[in-house]
Amino acid sequence: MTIELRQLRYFVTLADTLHFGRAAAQLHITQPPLSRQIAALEDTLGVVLFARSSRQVELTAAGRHFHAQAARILATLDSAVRSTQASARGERGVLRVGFTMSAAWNVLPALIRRYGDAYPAAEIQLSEVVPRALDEALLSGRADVGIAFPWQRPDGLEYLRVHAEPLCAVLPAGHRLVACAVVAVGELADEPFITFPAATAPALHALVAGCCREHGFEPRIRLETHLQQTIVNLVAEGLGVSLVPRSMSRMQLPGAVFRPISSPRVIEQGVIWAASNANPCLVRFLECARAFGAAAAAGD
Amino acid sequence: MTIELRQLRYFVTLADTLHFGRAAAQLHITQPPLSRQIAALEDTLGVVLFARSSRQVELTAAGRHFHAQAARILATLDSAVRSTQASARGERGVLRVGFTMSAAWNVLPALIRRYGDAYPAAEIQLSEVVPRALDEALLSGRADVGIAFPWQRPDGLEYLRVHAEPLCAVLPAGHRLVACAVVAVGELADEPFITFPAATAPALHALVAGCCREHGFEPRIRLETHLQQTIVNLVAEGLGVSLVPRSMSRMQLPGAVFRPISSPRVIEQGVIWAASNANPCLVRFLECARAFGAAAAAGD
DNA sequence: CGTCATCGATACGCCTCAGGCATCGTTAAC
DNA sequence: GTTAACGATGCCTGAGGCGTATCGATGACG
Repeated sequence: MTIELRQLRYFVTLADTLHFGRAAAQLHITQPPLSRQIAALEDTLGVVLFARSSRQVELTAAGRHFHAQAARILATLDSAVRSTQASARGERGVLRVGFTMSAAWNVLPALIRRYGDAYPAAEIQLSEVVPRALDEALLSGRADVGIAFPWQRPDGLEYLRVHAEPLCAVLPAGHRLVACAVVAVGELADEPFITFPAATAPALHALVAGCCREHGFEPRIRLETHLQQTIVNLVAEGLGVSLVPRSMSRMQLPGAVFRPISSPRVIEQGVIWAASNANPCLVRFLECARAFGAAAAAGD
Repeated sequence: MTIELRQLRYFVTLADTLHFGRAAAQLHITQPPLSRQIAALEDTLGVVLFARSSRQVELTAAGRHFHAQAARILATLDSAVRSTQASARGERGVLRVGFTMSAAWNVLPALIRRYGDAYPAAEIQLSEVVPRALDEALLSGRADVGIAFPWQRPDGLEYLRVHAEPLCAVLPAGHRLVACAVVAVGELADEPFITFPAATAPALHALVAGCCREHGFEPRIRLETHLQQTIVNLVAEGLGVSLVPRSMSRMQLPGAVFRPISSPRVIEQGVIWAASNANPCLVRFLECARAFGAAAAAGD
């Protein structure tokens, strides 16, 4: 004979009321099956849990001990059910977010904060990945969602635009073009460029290069670095010029001046995920991302 | 529909093997009922726990969460069963021991240590009581067992002798009777006595008085104190003489000399308990007490 | 002191449901 | 294209849980 939860539920109710009739009523059964189930439980345990007379029912010492344990087990099961349901709704669990360093500057902190506030029981695991590793991490299930620039997406990955902003020029403080309120990109043809490496940030690299080509020149690349902040630092040191997302202008760095450019290209960032990913947290996160993208578009 | 332990057991086994056929074999059932029980569990929870294809079974995120909880619940139940059985055997639980100060000098520490070593999972609650309160505490169930001198026992209390020892005389160092190897009790007729108060230690008081009367005199009581150690202290100060249990001579107090007495009365101590007491720890304790008494008698 | 009411245990019949057998549908391997 | 593996489903049987009726013991009350 094995113990069943029914017996624990009956036992706890009886231990609480110490009256077979009332306990049975509380359990919405009649008294005889309660008597039998309690007897069966005692038989299985090999322990007398209640001292019964025809006038009074009380717990034995072992019964008191088992009562505490059984009540705890039932409470644990109840909370397990609730938390499992929450887990299935994606309100609890683990969401592994892969982000590329170049894409993390704007979107990541705000989006993660929004999601974390909405689902405090969800655990967020952030890890930096290089862009070309992101696809593989998502498809293999090592990450649930990525934050990146749009790129040649392999089959099975979905993309949702979350943020967009124009490129702008960043110049050393003493540069001749600082005088212009709007910089014509063609004016930068002979300037040494500081850009993102094509290997680790292909989208951004291609965007900058494409912007230059559109204006009739191939950018002369002097330095490459994959950290956007470093690009601005190097420009401030007078080592060259660059085209960077406008939000970088929030860096108030003496020696670096930001200027809008003529016919600016727009750089876009979004979240990317595997269509086959069944992590329920992902659904909730994408809801956040959608709302975040809508709010950002409205605020633009 | 309510969750049953069978479903948890099946679920955990399946989550461990991730194979319906093998899990069913491990559970000594066939595969169809396992499929149905798992489906019923998922239905009750409203949560898909396994991602099944016809080639592969794996846990969902919610399933992993529930697996940890369910395994913990089953383990908790298992340990609850074991500890409840131990509790019923009296190997675990609470034993409330009431002792009288005058009786505690010899028997209590050794007996408690023996019991505590034998049943380390049992909790021992010691409390001092005055002798006349002991009976009531035992009968009302506020204490499980007492250690005391035998006395007029009311109905419903049982007694088991555990220890016995003769009275001996304790004298101030300079006393004329110190020269005698054995003191004749009659010689103490004119000495001032230091005794136990009749109110709190009636048995001991009566024994000493009876011993004196047997030798033809009523003891002249100068001081009363309920602590045996204090009696010896006062004797050492030269305030009088006394008759005390022989084991008190282990007190090596300068100024107090112990001497055997002629035709000594034996003072007896034992354990006392309510026959109606169903605390299983009591049974184990009484076994210890019986063995302790036998060992003491053999060592005598 | 006899009667009655209360309360848990027991007897018996019904019916639900868990388990076994047979089979289906899908998928991957060869 | 065939086959084998595997989980799902349909159907049947039997164990067992529940309800009704009743018993036996024990206080309460007149």
